Amino acid sequence: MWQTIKGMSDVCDPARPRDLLHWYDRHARVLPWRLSPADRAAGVVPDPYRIWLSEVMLQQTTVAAVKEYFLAFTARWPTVTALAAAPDAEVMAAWAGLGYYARARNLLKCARAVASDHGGVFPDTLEGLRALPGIGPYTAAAVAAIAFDRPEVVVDGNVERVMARLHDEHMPLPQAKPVLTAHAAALTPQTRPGDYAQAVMDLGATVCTPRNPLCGLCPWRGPCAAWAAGTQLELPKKTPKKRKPTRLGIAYLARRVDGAWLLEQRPDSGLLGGMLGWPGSDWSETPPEEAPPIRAEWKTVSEEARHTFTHFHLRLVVRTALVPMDRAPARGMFVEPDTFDPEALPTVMRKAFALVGR
DNA sequence: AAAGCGTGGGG
DNA sequence: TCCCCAAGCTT
Repeated sequence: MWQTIKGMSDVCDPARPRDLLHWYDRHARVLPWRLSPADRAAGVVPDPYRIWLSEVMLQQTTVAAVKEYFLAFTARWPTVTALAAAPDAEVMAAWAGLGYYARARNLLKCARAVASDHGGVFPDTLEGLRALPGIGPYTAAAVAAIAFDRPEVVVDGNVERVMARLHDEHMPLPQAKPVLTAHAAALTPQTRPGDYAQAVMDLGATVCTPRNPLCGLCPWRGPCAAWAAGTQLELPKKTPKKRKPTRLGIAYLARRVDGAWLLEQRPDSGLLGGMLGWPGSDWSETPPEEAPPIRAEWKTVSEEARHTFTHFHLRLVVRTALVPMDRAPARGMFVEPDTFDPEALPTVMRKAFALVGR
C-alpha cells in the first residue's frame, strides 16, 4: 500500500530543480569552457567571453567537434578585444571545418561591437545580449544564466526533449516550442540558475538522450509523465523532413608551375559565405555549365567529391590543370605555396583538394 | 515565417 | 547507404 501511494505521488509531484542540481553536482560533464567544481568552490567567476564563444560554437554542433576549436580560439585570442582586432581572413580560416560559417562572420561582428560599443565588456542582461549579432533567444539566455547567474529561461534541443518527456507532450516540434518553453520557464529556479541551465542540458545530453535514454539513472524519472506512460522513446514528436535533392557541380583546381593554387573568396552571404574555395560552376540539379577560371589543358579527376550540406547532396566533378607563370586568371587569385593551407578551407573544398593529391 | 545554412558521428 | 541528430540564428 505504501509502495502504491509512493508510486502515485511520484507521478503527480512536479519535478524539482533541486533534485536535478543534486544530480549535476555529482555528474556534471568536465568541459573546457566550464569551471571545475574546485574553481567554483574557490569563488572563481566564469569568463563571459569564453561562455559566449562556446555557446556560439555549440549552436547545432556537437561537443566533440567544438572542443578543439574552442581551445585553439582561446589560445590564439584570449579576450574579446583580441578577437575583435583579428583580421577577418584569419578568423574565417580558424573556423574552417566547423560549419555554419555565418556564425564566424557574426562572431567577429559581435566581438567588435562589444569592443567598440561596450568597452570590451559583455552586457550582463538578456536584452543587452540579444541585441548583439549572432545572439538569438537561446544564446542570450544561456550567457545570461551561465556567465551572470541570471534566472533566464534557457531552451535548446536538449531542454525541448526533456520537457516534452517530463510532460508527455505529443504536439510535434517546432509547433510545440511555446508550450515546452512555458514548461521550462515554470521550472527555472532563482537559486543557482546558471548551474540549473547547464544541468538540464547535461541531462538531455547524457541521460535523456534522443535514442536509448537511460531512464534508470534519471533524477527526474519520478515526475516524468512519459516514463509513467511508457512514451519516452516517441518523444519529442517532430514534423517529418523533406529528403535532400542531389546537386551537381564542377570545381577547378589550377596549380601554377611555382606551386601556387588558384582560389577565390566566396561572397559574404549564402552557402560557405566569406570562405575560401575553388573557382567552379554553380551547384544545381541540372548538369553544370563549362566555365574554367583560366585557360588551360583541364583534366577531369576520375573520382567525384561527394558532400552533404544541410539541404542537398553534392556530387562535385573535380578538374585540374598546370598553368604557366604568366597567364592571368579570369576569376580568383593565386595563393603562394607557403601561404596555402588546406585546413583553411571548408570541408567540401578540402575533399576536392584531397582528390588532386597533396 | 519557412527556408537557408555545415559537418561528423552513430544507429 | 541513409537518415537522424547536435548548446540555433538570420532573413
